Amino acid sequence: MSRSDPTAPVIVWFRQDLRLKDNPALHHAVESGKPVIAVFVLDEASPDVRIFGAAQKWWLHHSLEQLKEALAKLNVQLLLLKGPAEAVIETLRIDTGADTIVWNRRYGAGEQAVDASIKQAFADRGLTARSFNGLLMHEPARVRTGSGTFYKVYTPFWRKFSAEAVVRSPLPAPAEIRPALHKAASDTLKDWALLPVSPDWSGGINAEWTPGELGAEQRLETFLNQNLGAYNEARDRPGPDRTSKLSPHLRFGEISPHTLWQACFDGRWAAEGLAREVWAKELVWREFSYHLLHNFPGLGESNFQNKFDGFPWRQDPEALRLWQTGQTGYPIVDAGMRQLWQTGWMHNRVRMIVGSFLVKHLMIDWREGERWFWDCLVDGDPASNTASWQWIAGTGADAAPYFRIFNPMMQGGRFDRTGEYVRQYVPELAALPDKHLHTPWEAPEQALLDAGIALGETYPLPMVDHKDARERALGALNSIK
DNA sequence: TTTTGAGTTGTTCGA
DNA sequence: GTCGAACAACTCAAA
Repeated sequence: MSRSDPTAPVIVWFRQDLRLKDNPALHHAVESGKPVIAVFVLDEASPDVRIFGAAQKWWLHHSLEQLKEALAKLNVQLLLLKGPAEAVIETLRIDTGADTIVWNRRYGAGEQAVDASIKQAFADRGLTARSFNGLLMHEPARVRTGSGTFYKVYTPFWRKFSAEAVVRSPLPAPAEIRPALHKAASDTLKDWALLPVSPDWSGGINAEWTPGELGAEQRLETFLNQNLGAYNEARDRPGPDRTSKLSPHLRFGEISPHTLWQACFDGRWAAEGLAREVWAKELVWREFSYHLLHNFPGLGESNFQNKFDGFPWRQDPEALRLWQTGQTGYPIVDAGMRQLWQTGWMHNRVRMIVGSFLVKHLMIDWREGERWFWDCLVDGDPASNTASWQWIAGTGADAAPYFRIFNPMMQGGRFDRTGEYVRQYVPELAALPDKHLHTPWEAPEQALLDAGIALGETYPLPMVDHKDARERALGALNSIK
C-alpha cells in the first residue's frame, strides 16, 4: 500500500489522450485533491517505441499547443519534456516531489514495457502509479472467446462487444485543477521542431484539419448534423467525403471513443438504426485492431499468418516510388496517393484500393505500404494502420480471400462514377469525359487531345497491366498454399 | 470432443 | 445490361 501525502503532487502524464473531457487519469488526479503536474514526454529513445511519422508530428505540435492553452486557462502548465520516458519521469518525480503518477494506458509492446517499468519503479519506492482506460471502450486483454483465447475474426468480436455493452458515460472536463508549485523546466514546442521546414509541405494539411479537442468536437458535431443519417450508403464514396474524419482526433485522443459511442446512439440526431450501427461498427474496428495488437505484439512487423513468411515479395524501389507519388497510371490509385500526400489523410475506400494495388498488382511487401502511410497519415495509428495493411495484404486476421484483388477501373467506376474525386486530385485528367476518366489509356485519341492529355507525358500510362498483374499475384499466392 | 456454420469492403466469366 | 456461380480451402468460434 502506498502512502499518500495530500500536499505531494500527482503527475498526470498525457500520451494518446490530449484532452480534458472524459480523461480518466486526469479526472482521477483532480478528484484526489492533490496538486497536479501535467506533462507530455516526446520519447524517441526508448527501445521499440514507435516514433511519430512526419504528418503526425505536424498534428502533435498543434494538438499540444491546444492542450497547453486549455490547461493554462486552468492555471496548469503543460510541461514538455524530451527523452527516454523512464528517465524523464524519474527526474521529474525528484524535481517536483511527486508521490503519484497517473496515465491512460497504451497498447504497443514497447510502450507497455516502458509503462510497466515506471510502474515498478514507483512501487519499489512505495509510491503510486495508476493507469486507466482512456483510449478504448474495452480492455484488449479482457474481451475473450468462450474458450479464453483472443478473437481473430471481427464479426464474433463485434457480437461479443455489443452484447457486453460496457460503454460508460463520458466524464466531464475538470472545472478547476489545483496546480502544483514546482520549478521543473520545460522545453518549448519550437525546441522540438515538429513542423516541416524547407520544404514546408503542410499547406494542404493545414487547410484540411483543426487539431485539438475543440476541433474534434466541431468535427463530430458537423458529422452528426450532416452525415450520420446517410452514413451507411454515403461513406463508401470518396468524393464528396461523408465520413466522420475523426480518425486523427481519435488517434491523438482529443476525443474519446466513449463520447463517440454515446453520440452514435443519441436520438437527438436523425439517423436510421442501420446508419448508427454501421458507424458503431467502424468504431469497434478500431477496438478490434487494438485487440489484435495487444495479443499479437508483432502486428506491425510480422505476418499474422506466418505462411506468408515465404511469400515472394518483389524488391522494386522504382515501382514503390511511382506508387508513393501517385504516378501509377491508374487514376483512382493516383488520386488516393496524392490525397494522402496533400492532406495527410485518405478516404477508407481508396485506402483499400491503393493497398491492394501495392500488395497485389506490384507485389510489394505490405510493410512498405504501412511505413509510407505511417509517415504520411495524420491518423497513423499503431493498431489500425498495421491491422488494416495486414488485412488488405491477406496476411492478417480475418484476411481477405486471396482472390480478392481490387480492380482499380471497376472500383473507380463504382465509387467515383462522376469522377469528382479523381478530378480533384488528378487535375491533369479533369477535362476527360466521365466514361474515360478511370481508363484514360482506352480513350480515343481525339478525346485525349480535346482534354489536353498526352499519355506518357502529361499523365503516365499504366505501370502494369491489370490482367497480367492479377495473374502474377494469384500465381504467387498459389505458391505459398 | 466433435460438429457446424460462417467469414467487411471483390472479380471474372458465361449465360 | 444483369445475374449467379466459381474462385479454395481453412480457420475460427460457438453449439
